Amino acid sequence: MGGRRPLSCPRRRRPPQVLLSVDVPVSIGQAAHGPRAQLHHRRRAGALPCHARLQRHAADGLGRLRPARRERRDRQWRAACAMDLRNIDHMRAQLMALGFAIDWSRELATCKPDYYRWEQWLFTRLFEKGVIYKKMATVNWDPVDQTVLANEQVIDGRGWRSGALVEKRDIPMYFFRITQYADELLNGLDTLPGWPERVKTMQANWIGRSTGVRLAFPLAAAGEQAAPHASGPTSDDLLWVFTTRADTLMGATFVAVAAEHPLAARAAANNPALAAFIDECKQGSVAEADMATMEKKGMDTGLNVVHPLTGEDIPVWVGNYVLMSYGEGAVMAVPAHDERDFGFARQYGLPIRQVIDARESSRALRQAIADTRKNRALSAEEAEFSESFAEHATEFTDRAWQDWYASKEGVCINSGKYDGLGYDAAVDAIAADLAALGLGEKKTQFRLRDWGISRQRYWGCPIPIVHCDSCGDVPVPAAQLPVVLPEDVVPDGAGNPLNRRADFVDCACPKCGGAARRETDTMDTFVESSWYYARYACPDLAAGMLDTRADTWLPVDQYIGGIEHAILHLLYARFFHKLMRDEGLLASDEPFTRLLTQGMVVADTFYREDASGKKLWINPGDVEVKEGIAILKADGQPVIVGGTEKMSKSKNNGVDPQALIDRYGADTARLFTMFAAPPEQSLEWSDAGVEGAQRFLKRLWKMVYEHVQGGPLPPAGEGANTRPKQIDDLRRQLHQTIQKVADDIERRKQFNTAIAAVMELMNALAKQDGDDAATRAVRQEALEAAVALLAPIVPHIAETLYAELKPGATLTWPTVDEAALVQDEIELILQVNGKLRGSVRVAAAADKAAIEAAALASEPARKYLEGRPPKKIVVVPGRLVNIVV
RNA sequence: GCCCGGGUGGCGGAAUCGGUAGACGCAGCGGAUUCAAAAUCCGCCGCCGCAAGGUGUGGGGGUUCGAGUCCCCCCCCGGGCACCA
Repeated sequence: MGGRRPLSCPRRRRPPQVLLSVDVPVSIGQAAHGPRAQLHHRRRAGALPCHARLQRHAADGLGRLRPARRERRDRQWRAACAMDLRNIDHMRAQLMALGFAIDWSRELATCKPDYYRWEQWLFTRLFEKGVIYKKMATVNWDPVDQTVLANEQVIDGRGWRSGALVEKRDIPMYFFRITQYADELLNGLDTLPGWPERVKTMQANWIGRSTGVRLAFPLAAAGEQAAPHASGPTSDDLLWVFTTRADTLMGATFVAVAAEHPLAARAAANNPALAAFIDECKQGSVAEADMATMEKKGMDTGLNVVHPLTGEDIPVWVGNYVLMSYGEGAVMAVPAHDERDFGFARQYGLPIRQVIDARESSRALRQAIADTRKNRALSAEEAEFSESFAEHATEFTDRAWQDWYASKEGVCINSGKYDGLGYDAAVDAIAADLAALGLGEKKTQFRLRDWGISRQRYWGCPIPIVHCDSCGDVPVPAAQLPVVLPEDVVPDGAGNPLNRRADFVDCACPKCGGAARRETDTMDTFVESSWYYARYACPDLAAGMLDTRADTWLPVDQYIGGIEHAILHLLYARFFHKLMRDEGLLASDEPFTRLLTQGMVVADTFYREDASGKKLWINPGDVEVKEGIAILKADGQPVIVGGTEKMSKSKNNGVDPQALIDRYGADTARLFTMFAAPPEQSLEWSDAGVEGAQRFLKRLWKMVYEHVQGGPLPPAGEGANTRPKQIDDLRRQLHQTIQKVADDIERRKQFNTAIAAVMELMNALAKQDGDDAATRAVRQEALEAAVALLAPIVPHIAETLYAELKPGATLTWPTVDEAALVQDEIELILQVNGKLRGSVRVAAAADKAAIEAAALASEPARKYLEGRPPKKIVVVPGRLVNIVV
């Protein structure tokens, strides 16, 4: 777009760049309205030009535009990519109108084969290296529609369209071995000071590194178990668990396994009731949130295992709260010291054995108990539980117990030879004893699981694998890439339509040349968005994924994206960066040096109900609200007001900034959105206030023109010695403003306060109406600075006004004049007993004694002290003085 | 359920390191200008109170000379929870 000059250009090997994660919004199903940009994208974009000379534009076609949701039965998938590209066109036009300095030559669309072929190429390399592998994984299966459902499509355990009870089903899928990079992904967070703490915390918790003990419970020989393994003890006769609390092993009173655990299946073979229970557990969604909130249920398998240290028989239960995908799919249950185990044991009457003495535990625990007691009565369960351990004279509460559990304090009791040992000593001793028996070892465990990328819903990058009966799974050779996704597919709502495309499926095996079948699963669209930032370095490269330009540009200085991506997208992008590094494609370790996570934009929702009670969502742009009643502009009839929600196409509450731009211009629209709220917060969208932004720009415009009309300025420096005090005050405020705006924008990335500071400066300037030489000189200085400070936010108007103020000059960022900041007298707040009672003026250089004297002598102090002697005087330099009596 | 945020006037928000709560803007009220309106300009504007003053940052407790900010308990809202992306 050109025309904009850099504000400043520090010498660097390359200009800093900002990468804006622009999701092209979906307009499918909104044909009547045309494509509608979602406002938060523009808001995100608005934060950019202050840092950026070059911006890159992402058009993530496969990501946002997968028409797999509610619209799919109404629309053909034909030309889906063409539609993506139309949406991208609309978005591009809008971003251009807003005046961002975006380098459009780098634009790319991830739905195009020339992009995704390199993703396929990398896939084949990683597959050969073993970084990608195939295994069975559990998905949501809709038995009526015969299709895999996304978690989002499972509502209360039923398929969203068919209403059928969803089943868990195991299918083969391809996985990225992200767990191999778990340590590096975790440790790498410490090398990212430019990332928000909360995002790093979330990622660290997600990766969830924990050290503990992996140990085995041998199956008990007795009982009615089928014992199909007649050939003596094998690994099948050991039940492995992982625990971070091996010190509580002596308190394990049962073991719980997941419904999918092989042992559960073995026990169910001749136990119909158990088989039925396992079937029940296999119903419902695979989502962790559902697993964690459902009612805890279990059933005794009838099998026993032997406690590895005591030799005691303990029962094995199937628990619906045990996750097959985490750890060993089995847990040792220590009800005395684990909340879930405790609840489970109480429900089924299983024994509870305390093995940690809380009397020896921390003061924090005692404090927690006391605090709980003080603030609320103990629940019946808590009270009962604490009584059941009365013999140890210790009160337990859910909370106290949880704190203590996590803090790993206290010593072992009722644990034989381990009695009296603290956490570390007990774990060491128990791990050593288990190791001697060959039944356990210390182990580091991650919560992070490998990344399954197979999808069965057609719209995505094809997985470049050919299945051959004689050669197995064969990666497609580089020369045969890309495997192009057919776009003329008509869906019928059941399964993956690619399966029925002979022209796609049938192919020759790249190895033996025999007849083979192409993989019809496509990749998770997160894959596309995991490396697009790198492709911007060389979007035109036809001969490879990346070339040496990648290291010229990467890592990205500043990445901007929504907070909803804090974990998955950002973790996958970091992972992909390391994969590309290890392929020799680039040299850096991390993709994004600084990260700004945007809050979301929310807006009001409106709807009407049709005869069948179905809600028809109406766009806020078509609704007028008068005196609390919302009416549809088209027919003047009322509509129902829904809640305020995240902008989404399903609720049709996306706000198109185009109307705002058309009416007020791009500068006003930008100023308004930047002023509304800091970027990290979510923003409730409302047009109210946009006139204020325009009013301010008009004032600025008028002030500049009135000043310029006053004719040329007197020579610089004239009147400098005779400046009245208020002119000095104005200059001080001016330079304080320059300082603040720079800090707000560069360090705090907070634009609303930067704008407010310039507004304050303009308010002060407007009050200074003299036209003497000194006043005019300061006015010139202040207007120049104000215009330059606003240039990142309102580039068009700033450019014009600067040309008026300084014809022919290049807009330059103002510098702070330290001398102007100096004050000889300052005002301190005066408090008496911590309450505001007035203020006192002292010399800026005054020492503590002088300040105390001035404070005591002041009128308000005398009034409030009433002759009482001060007990203490607190002086905070430059701030306040507090007299305590 | 678990992890991460958040809760401040009628509204959006400010208060950056524990130091004047409510900057800046919107809305509202009063005034100037105008034949009138719009626009513009000036002033007022948390709540209670005539005032002095009191009170106030989701609720309760605590630490401190001083708490929106730190600690404990509770409530509510949002994001994420691996197939929405």
